[in-house]
Amino acid sequence: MRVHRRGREPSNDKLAPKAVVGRVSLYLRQLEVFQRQGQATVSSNQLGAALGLNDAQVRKDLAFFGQFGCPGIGYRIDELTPVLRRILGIDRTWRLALIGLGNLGRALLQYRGFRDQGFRFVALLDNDPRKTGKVYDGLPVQSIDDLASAVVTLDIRMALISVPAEAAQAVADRVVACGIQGILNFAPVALNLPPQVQIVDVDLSIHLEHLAYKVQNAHLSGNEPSAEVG
Amino acid sequence: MRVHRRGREPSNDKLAPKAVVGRVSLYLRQLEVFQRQGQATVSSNQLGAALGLNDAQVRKDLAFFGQFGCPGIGYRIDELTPVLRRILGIDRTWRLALIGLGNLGRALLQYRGFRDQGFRFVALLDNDPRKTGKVYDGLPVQSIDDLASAVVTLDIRMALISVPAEAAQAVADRVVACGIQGILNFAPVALNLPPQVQIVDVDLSIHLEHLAYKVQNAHLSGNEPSAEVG
DNA sequence: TAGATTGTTAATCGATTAACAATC
DNA sequence: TAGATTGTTAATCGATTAACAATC
Repeated sequence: MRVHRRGREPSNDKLAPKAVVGRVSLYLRQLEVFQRQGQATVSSNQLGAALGLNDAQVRKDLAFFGQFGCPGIGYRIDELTPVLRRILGIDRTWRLALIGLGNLGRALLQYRGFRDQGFRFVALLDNDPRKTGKVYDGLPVQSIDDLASAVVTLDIRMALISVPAEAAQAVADRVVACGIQGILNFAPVALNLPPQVQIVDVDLSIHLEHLAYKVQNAHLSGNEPSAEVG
Repeated sequence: MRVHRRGREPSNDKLAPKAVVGRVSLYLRQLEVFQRQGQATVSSNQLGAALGLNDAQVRKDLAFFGQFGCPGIGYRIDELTPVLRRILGIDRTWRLALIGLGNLGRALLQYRGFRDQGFRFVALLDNDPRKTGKVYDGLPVQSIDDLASAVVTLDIRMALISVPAEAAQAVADRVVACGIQGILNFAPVALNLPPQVQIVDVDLSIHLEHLAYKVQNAHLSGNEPSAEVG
């Protein structure tokens, strides 16, 4: 008599909070760890413990997107994994442009974590004439002037920007003009973009500065550094 | 009659929230932009606008650490800049170990943003025998077995970990055993550490996944992608 | 002085956690 | 059935924003 209930999506009418989406990525990764260990199901308590999170938070995060668990059992890993991939939008291949082939850019090009999640770089762009024409990972570096045609030809929807801070806004303007929908920005500058273009900033210095802050103030965190080391 | 008041530090008895510390880094960076433009003072409104933040939030963040502004005037840039640097703990040089010299590790070694903020790599470590002995940026790559002595000799307090996920926990254990106080972790895995060791995780895949989520769900964000492009 | 802007309190908003009936 | 664990409501906690007296 009961209608098939699992997988209902109660809340697909609003964007999940940033924090929730970040944790969904963590859940997905941890789920794969449990799966490799041969587990078939996982409880919110177990998943949370592995990531240092509260069990209620795990359930609430997942409940934002639908009902995926079984009371008394937990979550079936082989069911939940593809659901989370679909939620994040990584149940398919994303074709990316990489703009800026300095040290960081080339490292991003090779970064295994991107490839494993279905992200593919299909165009490399750099305005330094010493770089254009070079081939990295089988792809030629093109001038940024070629961006517009690459976007159309190669069906590119997102771009990674790893150019110096001074160049980033100008590059972003061109990216926007090409109709690219999302930017992952590694330049340490606040980019000005129209609201329809999505942006995520990754600022490496901020993270290291935060670490310096925490180390310097470790005595305030209730975690006394051991008085005697060694 | 009034006691010198500016620079009082009302709240140096608890750790600032993560979000506040992150914004302090942004303020510092933006302050330097304004300074280069020749400005002497900046208001919370101006600073916030440049970063997409509310003016009250700017004032409240700064007030967490003390009273640094002048009513009617704003904040004097040349006074506030060193204060923020001291708050973040970057008013001095930090000596770092870099563990893992793959593509990402080598990019981090060269990353200008770290150098500019007074971070210095003084030891490079990698367990791949094809890498040990090589010299990057004037520093020889050593075996991880040499970590303990390097930490003591070179006065290293923080380490960047850019090794594959599978190796990260073992590396972290050795780092902890050496008495290092903080870890910037680029491996996509939740590390298990004693509470006195500070950690900041940087997970590049999570950021790109978040961007994919936002692009896929742009229609929910109230920022309709333009119906017609071109 | 009048205008601008701070620091801070109170109000609002959002996120996390606790608790528990429903249910496998 | 008894035990485990979900989804969800209510309670708590924390962060953001509004408002304004103090003051440069």
